[in-house]
Amino acid sequence: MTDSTSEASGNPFLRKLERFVPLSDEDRVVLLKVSENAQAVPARTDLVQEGDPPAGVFLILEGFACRYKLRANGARQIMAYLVPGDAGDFDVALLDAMDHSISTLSDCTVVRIAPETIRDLLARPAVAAALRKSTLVDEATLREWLLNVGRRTAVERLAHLFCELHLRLSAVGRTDEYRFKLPLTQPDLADTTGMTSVHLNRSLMELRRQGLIELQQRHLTILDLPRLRELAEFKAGYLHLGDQAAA
Amino acid sequence: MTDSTSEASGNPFLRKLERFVPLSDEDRVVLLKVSENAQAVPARTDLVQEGDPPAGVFLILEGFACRYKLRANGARQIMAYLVPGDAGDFDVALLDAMDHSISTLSDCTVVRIAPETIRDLLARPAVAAALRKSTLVDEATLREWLLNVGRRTAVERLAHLFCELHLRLSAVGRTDEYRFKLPLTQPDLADTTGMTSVHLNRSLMELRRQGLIELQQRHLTILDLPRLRELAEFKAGYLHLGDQAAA
DNA sequence: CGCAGCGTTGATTCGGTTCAAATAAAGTGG
DNA sequence: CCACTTTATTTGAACCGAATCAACGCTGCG
Repeated sequence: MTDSTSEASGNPFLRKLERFVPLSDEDRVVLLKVSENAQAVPARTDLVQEGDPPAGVFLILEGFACRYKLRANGARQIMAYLVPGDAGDFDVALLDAMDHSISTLSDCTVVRIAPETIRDLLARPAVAAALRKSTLVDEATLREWLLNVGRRTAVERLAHLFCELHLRLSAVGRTDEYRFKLPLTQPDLADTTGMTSVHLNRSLMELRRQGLIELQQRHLTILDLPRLRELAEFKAGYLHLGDQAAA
Repeated sequence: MTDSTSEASGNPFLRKLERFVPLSDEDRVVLLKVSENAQAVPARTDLVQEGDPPAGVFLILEGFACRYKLRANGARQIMAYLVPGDAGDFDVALLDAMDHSISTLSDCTVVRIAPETIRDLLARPAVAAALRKSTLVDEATLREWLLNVGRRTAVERLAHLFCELHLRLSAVGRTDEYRFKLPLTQPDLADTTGMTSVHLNRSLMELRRQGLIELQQRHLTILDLPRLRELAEFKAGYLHLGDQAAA
């Protein structure tokens, strides 16, 4: 068995929850155990489909997944990213049917958490509190995305999204300073920010032209974080990561 | 004391929660009691401001309130409506600071629910389940709004919003068939749907021209619900009101 | 009464979409 | 491993939905 401390610090789920609420050693053990039955899922695979009855919940350990909806005309709106440490809502069993789909965007490592396991986790007060806080942050993020799409220009939206991802991925140890893996296509980014992929491409070009970012080989490098944040009018409060997040 | 049955059926909070989860008589009594210290609040008054530490939660008994954020340039995005029966999130005390503001849009009757009362309510399993389900529906609604702003045209957005409000207000007995009070200004609607008030006005005109709605004296009448829903591509599932909602 | 905000309309501008095409990259099957 | 197919990236040109700027009447209210 590997050293449990290093195992713990590499586990994005534990890392995320621990940031929200202090956990006991026992809580940690239980949470680590959840990640044991991980499975690989290729990119562009639905984990959950709109209309399905909820059955457990998916936790992402590696890669990017998303919540999305499709219109009859084929238009897609991505409504959330699930990055390592993120999971579906643990109370989802209260509903009769899923109102949206969840799909991988890149190759992913995921765990399906069974309803019994969910009950066990929610029986632990600290874990339950951390999961509820996590739900509140998901909702706050959704609100920020609505502001993004409703009241920011295309370039600002993209800049804001990159600032958010940089922080979220940092929080789970998935960044190398200002650089991180961004395994998304331009159509994916376009469906996230509510534009066409053509216009997304031009907005991306504009950020590059301004010397704010670099994006190649599915890796994003933020070249000037302060200016990128200023452009996006990015305020990190909604992620509720604490003060260290501002840095 | 008035007949408690008629009192109960007129209470939008009880009515909403009861639709989600069956409640015991005792649950009902406790929930009704919450609405006792109602207060009148004039239109355009902040109930909660971004940055505030959370202190209890507001429940709307009458009128329209909203969650919103402002940009530095003054642009406002409304991210949710709170209609009778709606309240802030009951777990909000887990956060250190509010990440958005809540304001009345019309004159309202509201109750501030104190943290102790929240604890009492959450101690009742059925009530707690209903409140959590309500949170899930709020989140689903937010996703639908994001789809609305990201992937629908101006006229479709407006149509969709009206379809949603019609159902939500019906669910708490605030409609008269196809007619209901809509005490919002055009700038309010514009800040909801991510457009300017000028363009909102023209979109409204278009819906009127097509004979789909009538809006005057702060009352909306839906003249042709099937066609309005078709135009908006409205599917009620995300509100999780059950099958009767389709009707 | 006078002012501020709302509702409406017109003219103009602009951000973003659409259509199109060419290249590059990433699967897929033999 | 290559040929084939599909999908992503990039660029150009034309077009359109929505924003902007402006003006005017109206309503509500201090």
